[in-house]
Amino acid sequence: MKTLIIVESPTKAKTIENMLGMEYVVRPCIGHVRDLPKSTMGVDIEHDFAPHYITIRGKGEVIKVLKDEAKKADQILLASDPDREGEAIAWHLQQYLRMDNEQCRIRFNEITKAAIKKAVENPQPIDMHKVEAQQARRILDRLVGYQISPLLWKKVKKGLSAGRVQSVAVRLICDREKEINDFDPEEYWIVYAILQSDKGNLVVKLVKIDNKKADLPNEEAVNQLKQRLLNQSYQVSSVSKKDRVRHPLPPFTTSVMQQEASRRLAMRAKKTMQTAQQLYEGIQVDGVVTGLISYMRTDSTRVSEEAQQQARDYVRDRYGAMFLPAKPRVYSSKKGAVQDAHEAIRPTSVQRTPQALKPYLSVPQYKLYKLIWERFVASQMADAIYEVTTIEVTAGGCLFRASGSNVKFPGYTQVYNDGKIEQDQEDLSKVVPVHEGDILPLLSLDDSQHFTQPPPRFSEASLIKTLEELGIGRPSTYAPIIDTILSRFYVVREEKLLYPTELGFLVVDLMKEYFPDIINVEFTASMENNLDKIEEGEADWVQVLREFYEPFAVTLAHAEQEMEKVVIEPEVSDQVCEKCGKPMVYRMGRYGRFLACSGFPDCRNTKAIIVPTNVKCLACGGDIVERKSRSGRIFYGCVNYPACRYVAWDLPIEEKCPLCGTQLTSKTAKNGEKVIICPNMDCPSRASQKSKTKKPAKTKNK
DNA sequence: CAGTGAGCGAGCTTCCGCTTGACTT
Repeated sequence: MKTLIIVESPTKAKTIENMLGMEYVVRPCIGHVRDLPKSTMGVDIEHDFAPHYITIRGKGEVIKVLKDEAKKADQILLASDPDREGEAIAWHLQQYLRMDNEQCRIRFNEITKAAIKKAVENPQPIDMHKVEAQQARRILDRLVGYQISPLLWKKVKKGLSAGRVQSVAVRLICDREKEINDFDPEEYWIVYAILQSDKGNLVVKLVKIDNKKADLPNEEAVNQLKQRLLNQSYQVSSVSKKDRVRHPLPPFTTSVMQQEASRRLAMRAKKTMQTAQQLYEGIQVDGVVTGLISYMRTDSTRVSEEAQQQARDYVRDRYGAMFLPAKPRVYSSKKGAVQDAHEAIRPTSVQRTPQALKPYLSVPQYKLYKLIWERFVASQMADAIYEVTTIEVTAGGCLFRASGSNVKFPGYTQVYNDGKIEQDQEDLSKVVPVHEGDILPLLSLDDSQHFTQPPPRFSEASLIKTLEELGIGRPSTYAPIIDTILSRFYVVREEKLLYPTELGFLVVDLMKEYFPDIINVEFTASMENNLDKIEEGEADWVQVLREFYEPFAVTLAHAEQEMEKVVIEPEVSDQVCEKCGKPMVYRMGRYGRFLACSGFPDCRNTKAIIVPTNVKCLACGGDIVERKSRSGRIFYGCVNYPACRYVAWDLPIEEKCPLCGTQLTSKTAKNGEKVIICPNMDCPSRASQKSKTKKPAKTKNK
């Protein structure tokens, strides 16, 4: 008797195969195996939205393996993830492999021997309601994306796209930009009183004037107030101490991991996911490949009891019982959108400390692993307790206040510092020991002018956070969404922030006018509502699609009719075509902006955009210019290329390397310091750098 | 991971979500 079990991920397949006996073969399907075709709509709208599925191009080898193993097996069990997409994957496999066993579906939420054995012994039928919900979602996205996009090609510009998720993402960025532009900064002033005490100066902030919230809109108001406050007596009206408890944060979901990796490690979402994938697939540790973290695409903070116990044991052994809460912490997911197929992101063994693994990991792997490990261990630790001291001082009908907190018990912060600790310590220094009733001499009144700030622009991380809160997108798509809106040039990234382009504004405005429902942030939530009903068997998937599509078809026809063709006038550059003398204009190509002759198609002259730098090439005296490599990375070269072949990754400075004579470059290190580097890879200064950083890491390996 | 670098481009595009490699675009 031989049983074939199909799971989604190859890593998972290996793990499970090792847990089961010889009579089981476990193979991966690597995600979906069938989908709507790429080149056509693939939905028969006239006939109840019947989908036309084909096997996904490029999946041939995977599918062949599954087919062969299926032939050899006496029983096939489908163990794709226990969520909506997973159910659909199971159904497609069942269809494709022409399986005849009704009870073919097994589900488990954690990869432990017990959970898998139990599931294997209890196969169930495929949940067709779930499959239908997925199908409705898939078809809706196809109808929207594949009908609005071509409209944009016709009316605006070829190659554009629109969709339920990406269009809302761009909208958020455009709306925020508008908010920033329309923002009216309001002036306000802050007043501090510096008081003398025998234990040092006490700085208190003005909070109330005549029992009302202090509101000082201009300098005049401040000066008036200062007149009133100068010759008053400053009396400490209260000193209170209160304990404040801070709970640890739950272990990582995908989106929170991306946010934290961005904030603390300056890692982009894509890089974070690549690195997490490496940790998940496994690293060679003493000749054995070991998966170091649980699955990295999850929306759940759930943790298996086994892992929870491990963490508790570790905390007790390593930090003592004081640091262990009486009961294990359970993190429940409040939001309805959570599909909970996977656990939270956590180390596969807390015994593998970041320090112990350091010799086996690359720098980003180590940093990310450390973040995941610490977040998880801390999530099972005791609360931190702070003592908050608040001092209130009254003078001339005004109330001043200073407060600071002191760590009484570090609890989980011993392991995971959530970034608020330093702030607390700083605040504490302001609080000097004084007593209620003390009258303190006034040293000075300080004031400072401030303006209210507009909301910040979105970063990758904050956009992902917002999308997740709105229930838009899934763990597997957060990072790719950013790529999509960047590659359409709807937005650009500068430093860490996302700025809308004119094209982004244009498309969002058109969408708002002609497809207000689709580009509404609530659209996905209402769709999810309907999908839930389909899953519960309370709604029919065809009916749900019909109710969506009938009005949508009208909207679409109206847009086809009414939308004006947008003529995008290309931006004229200050350069002149050397072939025909006409001005050059900026155009957008497959790989970004470039300069083209405005005489196109009569003159087909094009050239790359060259950004000047103000630095001279020391080899030939030409200007150093900024260019982009094929992969999009910025580098610096001499304008006289190819005659002069000087190139560097970092901005050159006008100084030569004392060792090899190559023009040096300057780079800002992570700590903000400027570092001078010789771009010549063969320069001895490079070799000494390498031996300093590389070799010790390797010798640690023994 | 570490090495990586100057084209092309202006007609056949596009959705979302599941999963890894491929070096095709």
